[in-house]
Amino acid sequence: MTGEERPDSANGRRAQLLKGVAELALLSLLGERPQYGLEILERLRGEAGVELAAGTIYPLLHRLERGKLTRAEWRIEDDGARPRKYYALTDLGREELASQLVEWRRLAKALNAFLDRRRTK
Amino acid sequence: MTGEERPDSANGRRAQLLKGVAELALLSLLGERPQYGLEILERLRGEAGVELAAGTIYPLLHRLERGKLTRAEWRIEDDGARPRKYYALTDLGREELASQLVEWRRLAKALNAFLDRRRTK
DNA sequence: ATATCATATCTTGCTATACAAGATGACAGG
DNA sequence: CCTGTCATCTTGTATAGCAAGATATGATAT
Repeated sequence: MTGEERPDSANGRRAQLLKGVAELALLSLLGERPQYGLEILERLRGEAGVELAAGTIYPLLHRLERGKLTRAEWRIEDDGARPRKYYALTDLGREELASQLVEWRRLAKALNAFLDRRRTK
Repeated sequence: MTGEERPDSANGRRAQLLKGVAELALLSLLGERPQYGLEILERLRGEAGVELAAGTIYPLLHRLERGKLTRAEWRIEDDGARPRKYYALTDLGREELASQLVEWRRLAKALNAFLDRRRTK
C-alpha cells in the first residue's frame, strides 16, 4: 500500500457502483432463458452495461444456487462444443427478481429525482 | 451463523444496492452547501431514499476528507446548539461529483433499458 | 500421438464499504 | 448532579466485487 489511495480511481468506483446491481441484472437475464457462465458475462457487458470479471460471475452463480434462486445442469449442445453448465431461474428466483426490480426502481427513481433537483438549482 | 443464509433477506440486499450510491448521493448533497453528519443522514434518507446507518456516514466522511474531496471545520451556530462538524466540497470533490454523475447516469440508463426490454418480451 | 490453443469453470487471496453496537463527549432541564 | 438527547467516532463482522491463476475439455495443427 502506497499510503494515500484516493477513493476515486475509476476501476475502484465502477466496482462499487456495481454492487447489488450485478445480481439483479443476472436474474433478469436468466428470466429470459437458461444460460451458461461466459454467455452471461458477455451479454451483461454488451446489453446491460454491467462489466463483471470472470472471477465474479462464478461465485455469484454458486451463491444463487445455494439460495435456490437458480438451478444448474450440464448440457451438451449440438454445436460440437464441450459441455457447459446452464443456469435457470427457479420459481423462488422469479419472486426474488420481482422484488429486486421493485427495490431497484424505487432507488433509481428517488436518487435520480434527488440528483436532478440539485443540478438545476 | 445458522448455516444456510439465503442471499435475499431484505436488509442484506438493500445494503448491497446502496454500495457505491451512498458516496454519490452524499457528494451531491454537499454540493448544495456544507452540512454536518446527522443532518446529512436525515436528508439522504428523506430526500434521496438512501438509508445509511450512523456507523456508515462517519467513516465515509473521513474517507472523503482523506481523499481531499471534502474539507471539514467545527462551527458554532447561533441556535445555541453545541459545535458541529461541517463538511464542505472541495474543487476536487466537485470534479469527482461530476464524474460519478456521468457514471451513474450511464449505468442507470443502460440497466433500465435492459430491464425494460426483458419485461415486455 | 501430442502439443497447443481457445473455451469454460472454479478457487484463492485481497480490498472496499456497509452494518450493528457501543464508546465518548457536550449541553440542557429537572 | 443526574439523565436524556444530540452528535461524533470506533470496533468488529459480513458481503461482494476484483485479479490472477488452476484445472479441464475439446478442436486444430504438427
